Amino acid sequence: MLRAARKPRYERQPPAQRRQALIAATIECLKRYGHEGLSIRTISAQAGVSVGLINHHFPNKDELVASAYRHFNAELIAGVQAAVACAADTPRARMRAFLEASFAPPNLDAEVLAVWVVFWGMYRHSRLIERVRHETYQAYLKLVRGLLAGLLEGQPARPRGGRAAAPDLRLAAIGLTALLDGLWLQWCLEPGAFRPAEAVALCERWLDALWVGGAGTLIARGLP
Amino acid sequence: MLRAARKPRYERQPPAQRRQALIAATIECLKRYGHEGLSIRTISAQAGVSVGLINHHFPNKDELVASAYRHFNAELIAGVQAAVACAADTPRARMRAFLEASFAPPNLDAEVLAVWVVFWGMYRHSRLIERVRHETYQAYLKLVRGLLAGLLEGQPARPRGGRAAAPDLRLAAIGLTALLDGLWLQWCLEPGAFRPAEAVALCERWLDALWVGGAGTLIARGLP
DNA sequence: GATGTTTTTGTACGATCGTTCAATAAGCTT
DNA sequence: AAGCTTATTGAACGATCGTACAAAAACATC
Repeated sequence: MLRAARKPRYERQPPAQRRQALIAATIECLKRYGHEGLSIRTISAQAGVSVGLINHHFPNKDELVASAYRHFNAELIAGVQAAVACAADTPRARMRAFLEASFAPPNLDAEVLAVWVVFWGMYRHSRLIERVRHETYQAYLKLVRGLLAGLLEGQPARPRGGRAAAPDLRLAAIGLTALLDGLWLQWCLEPGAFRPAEAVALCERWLDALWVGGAGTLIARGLP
Repeated sequence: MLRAARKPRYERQPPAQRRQALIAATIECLKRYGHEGLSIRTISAQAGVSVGLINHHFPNKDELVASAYRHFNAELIAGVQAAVACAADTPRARMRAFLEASFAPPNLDAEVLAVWVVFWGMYRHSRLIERVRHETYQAYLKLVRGLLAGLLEGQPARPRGGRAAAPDLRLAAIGLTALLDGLWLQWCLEPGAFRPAEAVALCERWLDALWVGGAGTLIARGLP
């Protein structure tokens, strides 16, 4: 028997690292194949492991997907937060950096939309996914609110136009995220319709308009 | 042999009617079960027919889904268009009717979102679905543009603020649909975050702001 | 009532799904 | 080098998927 240097058939890896690799494979499959890529066999093939391994590191498919959801969101959020941190330390510059990061890769990508769509499609039928969706949404809203709050504080009440009501932070955040998400969604579905810079400009115009009779006056006007 | 009045085991129906029933069953299944409801067996059970019948009226599943997509979109569009037609014949009133119909049932419904999400999840992997998506999107954009155009014509150039640029119709339509879709999506995912009336008000404020340094000036400002 | 057309049924097929589990082997400890 | 732990494999299971197709039956026509 030759003592040839047999190369091992596979490499054992520490659980944390393997889990991370499986999560990455899950996201990659979602990007490429959408909902159809969300199968144990497709994912394990992408990760280069056998079908049985996934259930050794995750109790079931739902938990794997939920982990992928969390990781995917965390990475995107971290990306825009890094962009914000690099910006000049004025509320305006920070907001602009946030907007520009939102309308640039890796965020602005049809493949990213494909991933989100699959996650959205699951939230009503899996309590675990719904919880993750809620958590990530709150984190996102908090980020937007923080940027908006900075803008609101920095801007003093306008001396000119009489009693210009200060914009309502809650409604302003809702409107900005809506405009942001709507533009992002629209661009991913129909990339030719407008340029990312136009989306940023639309958002900034919307922010400017906050003080010209701010969104806060909505409430005071007496809604039903 | 008794000549008892045997009731027939099933009723034959004209193809057009049966097709319609199958489409309705498809949409109902999507509302209830999301992506998992999109199976031949689930749909045929919902419609009260056998599994084989679907392939007698539709060449394959994709065609059934595409037909359901078209029907679903046509019904929603028709709903808001009817609301617009009932409004007073001023651009402002028509736009308001459109917004209010957009933020009210049957449009504003988490089940409706569930249906859309499934359709969105398929557009990248089925050319047929992608075509339907593109068609329906164009129809929607045309509707929004028509309402916006009416608003733009009616409003003369503002005499006060110097050379107030007329808003750019293309960008305005993009922004309005984005704000609309974004708010709609946000409400469906988190119904407690704000009231439909607040969404309508946010859209109207956005429209007002068009003339206070309109979106058209974006281009003139020299974007990259 | 017999005949013909075509809607409808229900079984069958091959493929794929998520999960289980006994067997295997990699790599650290002794 | 032997032993131990456990990451990893891969076959197997039952369920469900979309589609095909021959048989059945409803209904119009003669």
